[in-house]
Amino acid sequence: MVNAEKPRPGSLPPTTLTLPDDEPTAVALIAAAVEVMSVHGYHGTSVRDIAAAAGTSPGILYHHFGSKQVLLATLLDRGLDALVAATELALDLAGDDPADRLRAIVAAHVRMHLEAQRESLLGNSELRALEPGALRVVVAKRDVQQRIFDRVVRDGVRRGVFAAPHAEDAARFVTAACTAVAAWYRPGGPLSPDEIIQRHQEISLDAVRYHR
Amino acid sequence: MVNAEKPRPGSLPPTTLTLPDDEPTAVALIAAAVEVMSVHGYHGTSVRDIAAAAGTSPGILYHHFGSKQVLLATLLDRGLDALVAATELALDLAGDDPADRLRAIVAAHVRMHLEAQRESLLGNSELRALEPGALRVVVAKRDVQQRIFDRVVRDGVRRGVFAAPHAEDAARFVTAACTAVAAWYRPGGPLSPDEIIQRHQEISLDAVRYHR
DNA sequence: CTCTCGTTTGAACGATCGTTCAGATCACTT
DNA sequence: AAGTGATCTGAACGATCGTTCAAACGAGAG
Repeated sequence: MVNAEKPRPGSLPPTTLTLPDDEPTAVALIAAAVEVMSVHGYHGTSVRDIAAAAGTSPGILYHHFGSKQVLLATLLDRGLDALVAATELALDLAGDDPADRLRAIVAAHVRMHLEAQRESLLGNSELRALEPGALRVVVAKRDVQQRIFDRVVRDGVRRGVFAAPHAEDAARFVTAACTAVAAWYRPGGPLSPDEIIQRHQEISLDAVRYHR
Repeated sequence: MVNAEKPRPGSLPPTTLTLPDDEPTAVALIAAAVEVMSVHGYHGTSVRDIAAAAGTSPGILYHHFGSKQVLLATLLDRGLDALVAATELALDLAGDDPADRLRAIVAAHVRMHLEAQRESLLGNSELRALEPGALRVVVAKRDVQQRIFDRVVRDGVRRGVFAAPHAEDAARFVTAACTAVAAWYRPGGPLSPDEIIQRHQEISLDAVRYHR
């Protein structure tokens, strides 16, 4: 059973929905939920659909998660954790050059949206199905991701490497376009994931007025 | 009652779902459906919710439309017709200069997504709720809109005004970012619609490497 | 083997879903 | 006034929804 409220020292608000990896059925349920919910949406997918896709019975969902709602919240929360972690790791590995730093986070962001395409689609269309408490947590993490882009673009502008007159707007423009790859990418299309990443890096640098 | 299949001379496939404007109840149902479906999604909204928001009874939906499904299809189809029409009109009014032409279609696209925000959100998240036939029609019209952007960017590149190395990718990058305004815009925010449009015009020109 | 406890099943519950339809109501012609 | 066809209502239908729960299962401890 997943902790909806992870106990923490002090009185900090909950920041994650934990899920031990040694619960194979819970993992299978999450994978199945991603599969079917990304096609039909949260309300368009029944608990029986999820259980059938996972090869189990409907009732078991209420043993591992408290409800269908908590399953969705857990799913989205973990997905955003992974996205933010990958982006921060890419930033750590990048050097000082603002162009390299923007290339790094664009690559991480786009790659995640290509590799976890269904999860990304869910995250972009089913936030509205979250109850207020879970929504707050997920939106806060999405804002963290947006602020990473804001900071990288603003730093580049401050150091005179980017010439975008409105750093925040350019950053949002870029993240929106990079997020959208999850909506149009089809495996087997004319561009490989690496080519898609490379082109998004170039266009993103153009969007912030990088002088090469 | 809306024609799901509009009869046409010859054997052309249906291209629109007609709706006479002198049916106030049908119009009210569509407006109500946009209102509630954009918040809770297609499957998260019941026919009773729509009827209540329109101030009528549930059964009347089946008199004006054949089903909840046809109501959604009509709604999305008309919305995309309006988007494409506005974009083509803007292009007709623009002059020859590729930069002016890109500014024109960006303005039309962004303005529509700001003014018809809820309709746009529905169109971007509930295509999956459409049955195959209606989906084909709507996706075809969305492709028309995308091709307008492709053509304007490619023309600019061909005439040496834009220097984007990959016109199609830049065009998709731009449309994705401009479509996303419907997802983050909040009336009363720091930027007015006109300011948002202006900044998207500038960043879009940067993204296609316009040399000013 | 027996006991235990976490895991899993599938039937069952009340609520709500999309849809239907017989009848009421309305605007307008004859 | 009487009739007519379009519009509208609200109860009702069977299906399916999220959720619960008693019972069965399975692996490890004594």
